[in-house]
Amino acid sequence: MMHDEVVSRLRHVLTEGEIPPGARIPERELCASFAISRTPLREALKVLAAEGLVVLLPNRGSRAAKLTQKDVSELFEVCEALEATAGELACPRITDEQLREIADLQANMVEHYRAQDLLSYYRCNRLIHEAIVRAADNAVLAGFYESIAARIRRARFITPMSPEHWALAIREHEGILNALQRRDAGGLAHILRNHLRRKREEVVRAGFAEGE
Amino acid sequence: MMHDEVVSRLRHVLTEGEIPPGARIPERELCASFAISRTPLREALKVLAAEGLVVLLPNRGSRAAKLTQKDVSELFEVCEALEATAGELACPRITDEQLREIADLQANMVEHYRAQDLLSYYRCNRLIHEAIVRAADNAVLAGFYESIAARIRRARFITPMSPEHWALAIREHEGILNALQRRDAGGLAHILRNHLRRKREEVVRAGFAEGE
DNA sequence: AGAGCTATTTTTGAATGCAAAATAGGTCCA
DNA sequence: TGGACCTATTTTGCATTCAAAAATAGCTCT
Repeated sequence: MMHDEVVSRLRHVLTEGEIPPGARIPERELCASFAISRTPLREALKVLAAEGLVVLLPNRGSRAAKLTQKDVSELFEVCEALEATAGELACPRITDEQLREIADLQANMVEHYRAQDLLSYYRCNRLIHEAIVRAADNAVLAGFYESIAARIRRARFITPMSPEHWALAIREHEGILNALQRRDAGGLAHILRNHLRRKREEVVRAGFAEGE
Repeated sequence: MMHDEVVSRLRHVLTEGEIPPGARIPERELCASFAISRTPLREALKVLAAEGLVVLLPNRGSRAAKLTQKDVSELFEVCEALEATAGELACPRITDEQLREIADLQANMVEHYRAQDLLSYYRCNRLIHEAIVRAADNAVLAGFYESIAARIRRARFITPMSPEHWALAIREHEGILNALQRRDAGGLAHILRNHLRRKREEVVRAGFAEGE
């Protein structure tokens, strides 16, 4: 198995659930489940520790990182900056193909909203944000975004939304698509910033934090 | 030796010179010079590869990463966003102590400018930018900034400056300090963005790129 | 019975060993 | 002479092993 594959499989295990934040990372079991020895697994652990997904306790193993309130704030602050920048850069660079893709996702997302299907809604939502970042055509930005997104995914996509917030989010997304279509970089950055700021406030207000 | 220490020593070797971009990383020699075995060194290599400082060629070893023109553009684009964000966040958060520190660094920097001592100038310059990021009090932002700064350092602080650019940079830095003192977040973000954009144009124009 | 101490097991971090891949070197033939 | 092919050496990636640290269990003594 390729090194990067171990990293992404481990990242998946940590972000999409099977090991909750704060839990001990069972080196032994993971080695068995990935059918590799401890050496490559430990290499992946160090990489994810550098990313902030794992905390290494010297001589006492590694645990899935927990997000504190401060972590959530910091991650959202940076995420805001990155998404706004992505929007600005995407406006002059986005292709018609990519624009169509986002419009389709948006239509889909509205369908899911009508059906009150939160999970599918979030999936579309996430794909739209990722598509905008991709359209910015900046690999460094995309890498940072991916890293941040992995860490706040839980907080971002698990915090429940009030009906009003949901309706507002939908309107904001219409504004996002509109600004992209008009290639209004400044406007898009502004909307994205507000969109994320609102989400942060919502998450912080919900008191989302995984402990100390 | 601690794991993090190996990573930062290796990062130092890669950024402050002894292994030029594109060069093969001599695993053996580094093991000897750090007095460790290959296992911890390879862990550090993977971490730095994830950061973009090292490229791993499967079955063919690792090399110090080279910056292409595209890399330089991307790094500056993100650096711009991060520094502007740092400035915005720093305005309401910076302490008087930190403000004094930056004012001192600024005075120092102007001295070095007067003496036309480029190296000392760059050192102060770097310390000022780092101090602003620190004042933003956001560890995630600081981590990303450090990672970008490490990759771009050569391009940023080695590209020669024309007398006009240097004079302009000094004026811009006066504006930066002024905006900080007035706690003018929007103004500071604006100045920082322009400051970095100018630097990027300068570096790109100088054709700084380390190859493919 | 329970607190505290020691012995044993388990776990961690790093060195070593090993098989596979890549590289270098040399030989043979056109 | 030049180039294709084959072998020897080095290098790489990973599994294994080993020593030290931590956790656990089993004592002793009050």
